[in-house]
Amino acid sequence: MIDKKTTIIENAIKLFAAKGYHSTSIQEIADACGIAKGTLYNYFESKDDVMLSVLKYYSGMIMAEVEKIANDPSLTPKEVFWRQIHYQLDECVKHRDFIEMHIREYAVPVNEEINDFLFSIRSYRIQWLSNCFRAVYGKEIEPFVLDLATMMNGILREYLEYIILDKKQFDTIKLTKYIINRMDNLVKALRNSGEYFLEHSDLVDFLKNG
Amino acid sequence: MIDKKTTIIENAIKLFAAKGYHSTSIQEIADACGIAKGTLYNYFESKDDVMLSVLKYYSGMIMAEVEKIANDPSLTPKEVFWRQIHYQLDECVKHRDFIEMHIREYAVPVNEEINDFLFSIRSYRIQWLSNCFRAVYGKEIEPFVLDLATMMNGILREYLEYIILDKKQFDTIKLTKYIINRMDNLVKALRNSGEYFLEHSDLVDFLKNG
Amino acid sequence: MIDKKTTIIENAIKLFAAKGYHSTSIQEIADACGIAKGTLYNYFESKDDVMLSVLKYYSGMIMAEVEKIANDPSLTPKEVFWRQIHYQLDECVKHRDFIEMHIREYAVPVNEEINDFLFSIRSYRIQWLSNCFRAVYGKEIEPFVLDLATMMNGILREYLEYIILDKKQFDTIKLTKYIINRMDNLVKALRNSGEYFLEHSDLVDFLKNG
Amino acid sequence: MIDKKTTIIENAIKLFAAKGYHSTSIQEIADACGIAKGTLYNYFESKDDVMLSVLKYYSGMIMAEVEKIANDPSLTPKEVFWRQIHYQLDECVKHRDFIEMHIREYAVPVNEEINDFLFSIRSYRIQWLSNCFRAVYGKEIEPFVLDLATMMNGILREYLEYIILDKKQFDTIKLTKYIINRMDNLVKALRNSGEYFLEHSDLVDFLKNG
DNA sequence: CATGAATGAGAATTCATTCAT
DNA sequence: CATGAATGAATTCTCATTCAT
Repeated sequence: MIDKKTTIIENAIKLFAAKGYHSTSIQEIADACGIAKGTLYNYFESKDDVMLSVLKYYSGMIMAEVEKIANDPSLTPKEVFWRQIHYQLDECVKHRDFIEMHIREYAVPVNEEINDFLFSIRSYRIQWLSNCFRAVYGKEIEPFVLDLATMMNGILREYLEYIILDKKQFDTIKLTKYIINRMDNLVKALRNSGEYFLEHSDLVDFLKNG
Repeated sequence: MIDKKTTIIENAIKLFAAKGYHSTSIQEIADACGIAKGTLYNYFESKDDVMLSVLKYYSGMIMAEVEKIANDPSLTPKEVFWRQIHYQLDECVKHRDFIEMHIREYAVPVNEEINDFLFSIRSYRIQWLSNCFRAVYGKEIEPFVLDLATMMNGILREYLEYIILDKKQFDTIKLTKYIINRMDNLVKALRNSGEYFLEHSDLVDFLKNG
Repeated sequence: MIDKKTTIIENAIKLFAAKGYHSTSIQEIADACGIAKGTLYNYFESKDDVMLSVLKYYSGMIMAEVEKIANDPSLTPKEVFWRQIHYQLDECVKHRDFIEMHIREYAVPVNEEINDFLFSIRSYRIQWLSNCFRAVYGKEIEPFVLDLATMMNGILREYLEYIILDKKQFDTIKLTKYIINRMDNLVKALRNSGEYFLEHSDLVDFLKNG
Repeated sequence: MIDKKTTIIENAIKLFAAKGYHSTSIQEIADACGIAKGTLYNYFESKDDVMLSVLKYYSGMIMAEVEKIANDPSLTPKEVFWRQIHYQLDECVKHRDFIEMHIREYAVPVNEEINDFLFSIRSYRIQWLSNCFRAVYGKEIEPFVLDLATMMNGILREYLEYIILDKKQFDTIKLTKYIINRMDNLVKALRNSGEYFLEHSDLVDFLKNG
C-alpha cells in the first residue's frame, strides 16, 4: 500500500521531470510502474492528486531533514546553516528528478490546491532562510533579513539550474562555502550601508501562508 | 502579413502568461485575435511554432533595446549597466505578460527547437551580464565574471517573481540601485578574497550556444 | 446466506431508487451493506443479477400479500379488491424505495432477462386487475375487463407518481375509495354503452407470459 | 448546421429509445449519423446536452401542433380536444422512437437541468389537459379538473405503452373516441357525486413550474 | 466465506490540424 | 487569403469483475 504509493510517486517524478506534467500521461506513469491504469486510481484520486502528492512527498522529506539539522544541539548556528545548504545542494545528486521537475513546473498553474501548495513552499523557504540569517548573524541584521533571504534563494536556484539542467557535476561542499561566504560579504556590506529594499509589509500576504 | 503575425503573437502571449502553454488552445488564441482558427495556420505552422515565435519576438525586442543602450556613446559603462537593468525591470510593467509566461514556461520542454531557444536565451543573458561586469569593473575581475553574472541573474529573477507572481508594485529605480550596489559589494569582496566557483570550462558547452 | 442476500437487496433498492441503476456502483452497494465488493459476488453473479433479484424480491412480496388478501374467505370480492388496492397504495409509505425505483427504471432495458421479468410483472398486474373486475362485477363485464384493468393501472400509476416523485403525503384510504368509485362509474357506463377497445386477441402475446 | 443538429437528434432518439440513455455511447450516435465523434461535439456541448435537445426538439414539435389545433377558430372545444388527443396518439406511429425513449427514460435522473425539463413537460401536460376539460365541459367541472386530467393522463400513457412497447398497431381514431367517451362518463358521474380527490393546493408547487 | 487490490475495456471529452469552399 | 466544419488520436477517469490470500 505505502510501498506502491511511493513507487508511483517516484516514477511520476521521473516522468514529470523529463517531460513536464502536461506531457506525461497517466498511462505512461502506470506503464513505468508496471501496473494497470486503473490500479493507479486506487491510490490517487486524479492526475492532479499525483502531482500534489509528489510535491508533498519530496518537500516533506527535505523539510524533515532541514529541521533535523536545525535541532541538532551540538551544532552552532553557522554550522546548522552550512549543513542545511549543503544538504540541499547535495540532494540534487540523489533527487535530481524532483528538483528538475520543480524547476520545470515551477509556477505552472495546474489547479488551485497545487498552486497554493507551491506558494506555501516558496513562502516556507523564505521564512526558513530568514530564520537562518537571524540565528547566524544576530538581531541587528533584522532589517536586511528579507533581502538576504531573497537574494540567497535566487543565487541557490541559479546554481542549481546549472547542476540540473546542464547535467553538470559540481563540488557541492565548495559551492556551499562559496555561497555562504558571499552572504557573509553581503551581510557585512549591508550593515555598513544600512540599505534595504524589501519591507516586511511588502511580503505580509506572502508570508502569512508560510 | 506582418501586422497579423504580431497580433497573433501578442494575444498568444497574454494567454500563455495567464494560463500556461498547455492550457491555452489554438481556438482561444484565434478568438482573442478575432480570426478563424484556420487563418492562424496561414501564419504559423503549428502551436509550437506560435510559442517559438512568441519567444523570439519578445526576446528580440528586449535584446534590441539592451543593445541600443549599450551602443549609446554618451553613457559610461556603469550608466549603461544601470540603464539596462532598469529597463529590464521596468519592462515588467509593460510586458508583464511575457515575463510571466517566461517564468511559467521556463524550462517546460515543448519540443527540441523551443528547448534550444530557451537555452540560448539563458546563455545570452549570462554572456550579456558578463560583458557588463567586464565593462564596468575592468579586466581584473575576469575570474569572477561568471559567478557574478550567475548570482546577479538569480537575484534579478527572484525579485522579478515578487513583482510578477505576487502582483506587487515595486519602485524599479530603487530596486535597480539596490541590486547594483549589492554587486558592487560582491565585486569588492571577491577582489579581496580572490574566490571563484565557476570555471570558464564549466560553461563552455553552455556558452558556445549563446 | 439468506440474511445477507436480503441485506444486499434492500440496500441496493434504496440506491437504485435514489440514483437509478446505471448511476449506482457495486462499490456503493457494498459500502451501504458494510461488506466488501468481492463478498457481494459470493451472493450474486453480477450487477444485473442484483437488479433482477431486487425486482423478484419486492414483486414477490407484494404478490404474496395480494394473494393472501385474495384468499381470505371472510372477505367479499369487493372488500378484497378494496384491500388489495389500499395495500398497494399504502405500501408506498413503507416501500417507497421500491416503487420509486420501479418508476425510474420502468422499461429501462438492462438485459433480456430483466426485460422479460419486467414484462411479466406488467402482465401479472393486468391479469390480477382483470380477475378483480371479474370477481367484483361478474361475468357480464368480461368484454370490458381488459380496458378496465388497463385504465385502472394507468390511473393508479399516475396518482402514485404524485405521491412518490413529488413527495406528497396523501390519504390512501380516501384515494382508494376515490379510484374504486371511478371504476364503478366506468363499469356502469360501459355496461350501458357496450363499448370496448381492447380485444383479448390484442394482448394474447402479452398475457401469455403473465 | 441545423440539418446536422436534426440528424444527430433523430439518430440519438432512435438509440436512446432502443437501448436507453446510459447504454448508448456518443460513439454509437456518431456512427449512426456517419460522422466522427468530435463532429458531434461541434453541435452539442455534452451527452447530456444531446439528451436535453432531444427532449426539447420533440416536445416542442408536439406542443406546437397541439397549440395550432387549439387556435383553429373553426373547431368547437370538443373537436379541439378530440383532435389534439388523436394527434398525440397518431404521432406514435411517426415518432414512436421519441415516445419510447420518453417512456424508458421517464424520471431517470440524468442531471438537474434535464430533470427540471421533464418536470416542466409533466406539468405542461396536466395544465393542458385541465384547460381542455374546462373548455369542453364548462366552469362547473372546475373542482374535478385536476383529477380528470390526472386520470386521463394515466389512461393515455397506459394505452400508449401497449402501442409502443408491445409494438401493437391500434386504430387511433377508435382509441381516441373510446378514451374521450370514458372521460365523458367520468365527468357525468363526478358531477352527480361531487367527489374529488386532488385539491389545487396539492399541486401548487407542481403546477407553478408548468 | 471474506477481502480488496488489480485489472482493462470502455466512456466522455478535448483539441491540433486539415481542407473544401 | 479567410473560414470553420470535420476529423480522430489521445487523454482522463470509471467500474464491473476476478482472484490470490
